This record gives sequence, C-alpha cells and structure tokens, in this order.
Amino acid sequence: MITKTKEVKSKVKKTKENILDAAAALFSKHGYNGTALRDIANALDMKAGSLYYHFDSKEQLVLEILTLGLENIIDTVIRRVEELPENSSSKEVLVAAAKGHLGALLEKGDYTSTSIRNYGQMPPDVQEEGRIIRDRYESMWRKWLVKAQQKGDIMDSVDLKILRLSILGGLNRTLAWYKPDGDLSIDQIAEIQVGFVWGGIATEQAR
Amino acid sequence: MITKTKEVKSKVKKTKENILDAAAALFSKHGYNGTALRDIANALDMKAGSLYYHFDSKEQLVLEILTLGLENIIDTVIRRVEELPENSSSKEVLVAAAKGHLGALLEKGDYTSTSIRNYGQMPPDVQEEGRIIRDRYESMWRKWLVKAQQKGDIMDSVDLKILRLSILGGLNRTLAWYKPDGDLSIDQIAEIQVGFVWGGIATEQAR
DNA sequence: GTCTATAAGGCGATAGAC
DNA sequence: GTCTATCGCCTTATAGAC
Repeated sequence: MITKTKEVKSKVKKTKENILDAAAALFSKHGYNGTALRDIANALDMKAGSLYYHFDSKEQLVLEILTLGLENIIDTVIRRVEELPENSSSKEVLVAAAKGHLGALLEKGDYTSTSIRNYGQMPPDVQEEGRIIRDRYESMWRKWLVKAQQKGDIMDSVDLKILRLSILGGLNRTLAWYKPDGDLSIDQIAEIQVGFVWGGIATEQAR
Repeated sequence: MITKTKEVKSKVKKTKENILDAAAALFSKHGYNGTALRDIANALDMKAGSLYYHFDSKEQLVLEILTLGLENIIDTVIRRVEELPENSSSKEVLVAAAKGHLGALLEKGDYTSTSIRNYGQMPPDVQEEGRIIRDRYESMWRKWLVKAQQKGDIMDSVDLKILRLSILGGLNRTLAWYKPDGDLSIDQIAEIQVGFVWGGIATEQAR
C-alpha cells in the first residue's frame, strides 16, 4: 500500500537526518579528522557499521553536511533580501543580507560551522565542492556592494573586496561567541555589525 | 670547550626550530588530527621516531606552536602601540594595534593560523592554555576601546564587546585571502579595515 | 536496517642499534 | 641525534547473520 511505503520511507529519511545532525555537531566541535564514525554512531546509540546503510563513506557524509550548510546560507540570505520592498535603501539590503547570513549561521550552526571551520582538513574533492558554492555566495555580496557604490551610497574610496571580506569575517566570528540566551537577538547583532561599518563608530570630535 | 658546546647546542636548537616550522605549516594546512608525525618528519627528511628526541609528544609540540603564535601576536601588538607618541589619538592607537595584529598574523602565519583555526581539534589541555593567553590578549583590546569611549571618541551607543569581536574577526579573515605579492601592504590593509569601522563607508546622502 | 566480526592499514609512541 | 623495528591501539570499510 502507498501508506505503508510512505511510512517506511520517511523513517529511513528520519534516521539519515539524525545521522547528519549528529555528525555535523561532532565535526563542528572536534573537526573532520577528530571525529570517528564510531563517535557519530555512538551519539545515536548505533554501531559504526550501520552508518554504511545510509552513506557510502565518511567523505560523502561530510560532503552532504557541507552542501546543506552552505546552500542554507545562500537560500536564507536570498529570501531575506527578496522580502524587502522594491525601493529599499542600500543599507537596508546589506542589513537584510547580514541578518540572513547570521540567522542561517547560528540556527543551523553545526552545519555551517562545519563548512566554515574545518575546511582545510576535508578531503580535496569536498574542499573543491565547497569552494564552488562559496564563490557563488560571495559573488552575491559583491553584486550588492557594487550596486550600492554605483548609486553613490558607498564612498568611491572604499575597496569593496576588503569590505566584503571584512564584513563577512566579522559576522562569521559571531559563531564563536553568540549565546542564544543573550539579551540581543540575531537580527539585532547583524544590524549592529553592519551599522559599525556603514556609519562608523567615531564621534564627530574624533574623526 | 665553551665554543664546542655552544656550537652543538645551537645545532640542536636549529633542528627543533625546523621541526616547529614544518609542523606549524602542516597543522595550519591539514589540521592537528590531519597531520601525522610521519608527515612532519618527512618534510624534514627525517623519521618519525627521531622527533621524540626533541619533543615528548605530539601534544607538547602543538602546545609550543600555539604558545609561540599567540605570544608573538601579543608582543608585536604591544610594541606597535608603545612606539606611538604619548599624545596619539584613539584612532592611531587602534590602527597601530591592528597593524601589529595583522603583521604577526600574516608573517608568522603558520603559527598563528594553527592557533586560531585548529582550536577545537586540539587536546583539551592545549585548548585551555590557548584560552588563557587569548583572554589576556583580548583584554588588551578591551582596555583600548574603553579608553577611547571614555575620551568621547567612540559613540556611547557602540557596544564595545561586539565591536571588538567584529574588528578582530575581520582582521583574522585576512589570513584566508592575503597574498604577499598583492598591491597592498599589511599595514595598509590594517589601516583600511580600521578605517571602515572608524569613519564608516557610507556617503553623506546615504546615512 | 542494524547487528557482530573482522580485514587492512594508519597512528602515536617506545626500545635499542649505531 | 637519528636510525630501524615494532607494539598496541584506533581507524574506515566490508561481509554476512539476523
């Protein structure tokens, strides 16, 4: 029956999801090489060999996590920017993008921090795939920044490449200190950080 | 004789330095768990067992790298700030600190990026030592920022904790893209990045 | 789908020759 | 100081029972 088939299918899918979640949590904490398949299986009260019913190899497992993490950032950022009214200001676009970036980063934290932090220790093929997706993502930011500068909203003297890398570096660093129970929301933190570079931090007397 | 002793001593010391250099380069590239003692020895045309004449364990080796990397940042930053004239502006202090930070980061890149990137995968004891040194370092920045705000040079509305983490996040990100043969010097990159947050990037019309 | 058992190889570390 | 040789453990991955 269709119902039975669906039930079985969704159960397998759920197990696979659980494996991905547990693996992402461990990879992000102890690194790719620092996490054994035994550890992942253990976290789910399974045995290491059982994982091979769901994944062909450790490499394929981490590739899936990396892809999910990065694609999730891209999707979230695009959605947040598209939700804006047509005639939004340059600053509003950047703030929306930053909110999307930080939101995806912190809410799917295990996936994204695995993608961001443990880059160099992953197998070469996985690194290559990550590089491709990340390039696609960074070109979105490049586009927004160029547009803002062309509209005359960002000073001509500003080096957009350094700006982009600096902003994303600051946002990514949030992963290292953000606590969900703090008194600032994710959106607020994103807005504050973009605000720093947009308007500056110095008083009139000090500029 | 004294001369002989000195010669022998300095040769051992040199070998130890070479091991540290090779290990730092490999750790920073492939991570702590992704680098085998065989790999390190191989890079120096030695055998793995020989390393144990110079180090008690892999853990002690990485601890030494971590300590050297972080202490080097602290020393460089302090020196750059102390070289400033007495009555330097708040911005000049932050720029000098950023130049020191970035200079140490990029010139001793293998040591510092080992310290910064591969944190989570290191043995717990090594992590603890790193945390202590890093806290000491971050409190230096905290001090400079508080002083600048008290002098009225940084707006009262600015959250100094987020500012500090954001600035250092942006600077650290430089490790991922800086090429020594680019057209910007390390000092220039530091100055540009501090300039972003100090004065802002937006034109008058867009603020 | 998950288990047990095990293969095949890599790892950190040690002992003793030179 | 560096070598060779080796120990014991851990790793990924596979085979076959259930």
